[in-house]
Amino acid sequence: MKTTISKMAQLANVSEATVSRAINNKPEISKQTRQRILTLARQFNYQPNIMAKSLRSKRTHTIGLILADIENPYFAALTKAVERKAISEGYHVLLGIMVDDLQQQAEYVRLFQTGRVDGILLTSQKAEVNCLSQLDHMLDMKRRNFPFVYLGGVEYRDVDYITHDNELAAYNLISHLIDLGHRKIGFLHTKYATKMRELGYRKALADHDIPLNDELMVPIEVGIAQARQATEKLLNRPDRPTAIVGINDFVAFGVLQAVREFGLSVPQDVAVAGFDNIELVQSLDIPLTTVAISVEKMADEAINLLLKKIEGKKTKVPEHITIEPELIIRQSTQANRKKGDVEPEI
Amino acid sequence: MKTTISKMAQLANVSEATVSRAINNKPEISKQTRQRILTLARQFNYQPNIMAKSLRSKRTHTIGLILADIENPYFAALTKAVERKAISEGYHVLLGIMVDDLQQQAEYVRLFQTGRVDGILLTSQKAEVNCLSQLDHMLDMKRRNFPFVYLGGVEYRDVDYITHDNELAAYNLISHLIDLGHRKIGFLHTKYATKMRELGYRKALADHDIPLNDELMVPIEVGIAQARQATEKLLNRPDRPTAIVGINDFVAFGVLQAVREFGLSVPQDVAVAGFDNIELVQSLDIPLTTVAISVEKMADEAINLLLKKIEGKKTKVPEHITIEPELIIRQSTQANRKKGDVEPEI
DNA sequence: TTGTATCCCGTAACCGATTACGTAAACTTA
DNA sequence: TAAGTTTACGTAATCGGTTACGGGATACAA
Repeated sequence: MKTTISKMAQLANVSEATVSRAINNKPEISKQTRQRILTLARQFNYQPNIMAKSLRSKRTHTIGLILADIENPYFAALTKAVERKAISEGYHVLLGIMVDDLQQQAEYVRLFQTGRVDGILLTSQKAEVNCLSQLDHMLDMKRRNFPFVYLGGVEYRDVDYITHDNELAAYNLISHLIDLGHRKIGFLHTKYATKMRELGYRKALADHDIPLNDELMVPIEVGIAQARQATEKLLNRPDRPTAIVGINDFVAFGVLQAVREFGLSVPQDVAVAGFDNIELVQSLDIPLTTVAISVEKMADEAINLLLKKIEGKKTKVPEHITIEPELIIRQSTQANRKKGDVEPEI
Repeated sequence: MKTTISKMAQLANVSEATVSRAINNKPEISKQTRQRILTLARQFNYQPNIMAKSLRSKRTHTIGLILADIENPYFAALTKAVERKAISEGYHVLLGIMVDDLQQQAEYVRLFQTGRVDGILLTSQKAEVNCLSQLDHMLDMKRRNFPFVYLGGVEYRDVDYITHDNELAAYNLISHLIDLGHRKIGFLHTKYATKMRELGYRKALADHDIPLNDELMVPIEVGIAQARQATEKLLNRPDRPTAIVGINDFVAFGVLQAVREFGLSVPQDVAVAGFDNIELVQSLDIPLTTVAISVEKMADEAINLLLKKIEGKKTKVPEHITIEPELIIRQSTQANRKKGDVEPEI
């Protein structure tokens, strides 16, 4: 038989209210009584029933995390960071993983709103394909005043979101390559998402007076195999690029492989870089240059903002927080001079 | 104002009990009344409060998933499979991610048992380092009759678990290599975990009358860099192995890199293989031979068993379910004959 | 001495559902 | 037609907590 508050009350010879006060650190109780009750609680392993607690107090101390794709290491890392931060704030994480489409996202939003969670963290990836539908759920939550924060690459003016400066990230990365002397820079990107990274690419070229060559910007499906294929095509061009950037580290990894299969060396013949700084690319024989965005910072900001909304301190205007990107230069763009590698030709 | 059951009762001009009967498909209600209530429910977007429901019925329809390391792609895939299966059975997944030690696992077990979840799925990895402590939590849950299932590589006789036949997996993989003519097979493994794979390695050699060479079994920390280092040492031996197996695909990936850095080719000079069949290794320029264990099957079996226990149909004796491994032969051990590659010397 | 503020605690309503039990009406059966 | 059964629904208890409210005891000020 589980120890309930009424049994505790009996044991301590006080009312249930007093037990509640002792457990929850309320001030209206004497030191001695609290100590006595806490000791008994430990002794009888009393754990207040969360459901009863939530029912009355209307707080579940749980947040919902809706993910697009947990098998993407970036999201896995984000999930971990979110869970850590949540626990440290006394919250739990209820998981929702979308597999196919946005229909599911709507379903999760509905399921989570039945008193199961205090707020929702929405992560998106494929969503941009059909952003109106996604925006719908969010506006719906906004209408019923349900706390949520969007974590994503696309900025929706009307809702609170945390994002990283994708444009600046790309700008910095491309500028780095230009500084190294590259003029023909391939860019494997996705058609719908990550528009901001594309903007950064364009802006960096423009700022350095390099004419844009549309054919170096190749839209692909995200994937190592697709990246390899696209890279091969790029390398077969007469004006072969001297640098190729993937829209994320996986794509960049595919590029890296393809370049070497082609018989060229990295970074001497072709520099390679990506985005996200997933663990894998640090451990490659040629570590990848990439742009990191701290998932810890994102998780921190996201949960801070969400808790602020949950606790009712919601700002009138949607809050938009941007995490600064961090360019991480590794061997795949800049050969290690100690080993006496050749400087990239200018 | 949210629609509650009492408001619904008012609207439909019936008692709350009748509303409950309509919503939950109970038989003691006439067809017409049910229809009328369901229509109203849709109209007023009535969503029963989960907390109230759980408080009374003592079922949260949530399971807790305690993970060792979500950044490992294998566990990410497992998490996804578990979530999918849970949703399809009408359950949600509450996430717990351990970072450091088993202290946290105990903490999660405690937190989750306060009426938050109906049962727990325990996944483990580093646990084997200190299995007694982990076993402690499990025996504790067993004592208080709390439903849980262990998903892991180590078999604990006393608790229900789902595992894959690690010994057979290794046995099949090593046998495959032996069949290809390999006699000197390196094995990069971890000191504590995956004893079963080590057993499979030994057994396969013994069954083929190949003497065991201790020096080919190298204990390492799991990681790409560590794998590269260990591989280099193996390749520098006078009796260089003709095949090297990593304890998981990440390690195998490190091996693959190191072998090629060393100037040898895969699989002609050195065959390489791993375990887990993570997505990455399928997309390499030289796809890796590996042993897959279906995370979907694991998730299915685990949740089926867990739900059986939750629903009280618990078997007297601990149930042990083993998922069969599947050897996936790819180019890293067997060169594609179409391309006219050389057969490995026998 | 009396009034009042403070401290500590108990009483009971309440959160929103489920469910055991009771019962009137309709329907069977002898 | 009387008695028993079934059907459909209402009443009220209940799950295990939180919290608004009230009141007794003590301390302190007037």
